[in-house]
Amino acid sequence: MRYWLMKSEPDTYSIDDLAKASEPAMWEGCRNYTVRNFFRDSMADGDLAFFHHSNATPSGIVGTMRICGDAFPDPTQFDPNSDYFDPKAPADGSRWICRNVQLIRKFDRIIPISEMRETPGLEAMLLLARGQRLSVMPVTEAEWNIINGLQGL
DNA sequence: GCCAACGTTGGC
DNA sequence: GCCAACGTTGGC
Repeated sequence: MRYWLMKSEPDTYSIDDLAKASEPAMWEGCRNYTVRNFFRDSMADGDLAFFHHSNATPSGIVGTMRICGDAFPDPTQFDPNSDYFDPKAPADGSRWICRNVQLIRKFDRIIPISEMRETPGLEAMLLLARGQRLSVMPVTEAEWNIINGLQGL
């Protein structure tokens, strides 16, 4: 069992959008090779993930999700009408991968980045590292537990 | 809206 | 396969 953090800009896709979506929902549009490799090689059915709102006021963690099923080719890479269309994507779909997710719950409140920075035990969080831009990244079990604890405060 | 930091692209 | 230029991310 692994833990993850997955970013989305709420103007594009928020946790409320996920709550309204039919499940499982596709986490589509990742166009970064490190994230592709995480999706393909490291994530597993049943892994847990934080939903993080980026480019928000404030930015922070807003809930939890479960990864459902296996990795599969991201269909938006083949859709000329999609923002995520990739004209150079090989037909076998191996270039861009996505995952299905299911909302576990929306937190009662957002956990802002500023609060995570001040929380003992979260000093090494990848999310808080300078220049860190991955939209999907691993979280340790300890970090997972600390943040779930903050949520109830 | 700024801009630092990083990822990607493509010429060579 | 180097690396400069460019594009993007995302906190602030």
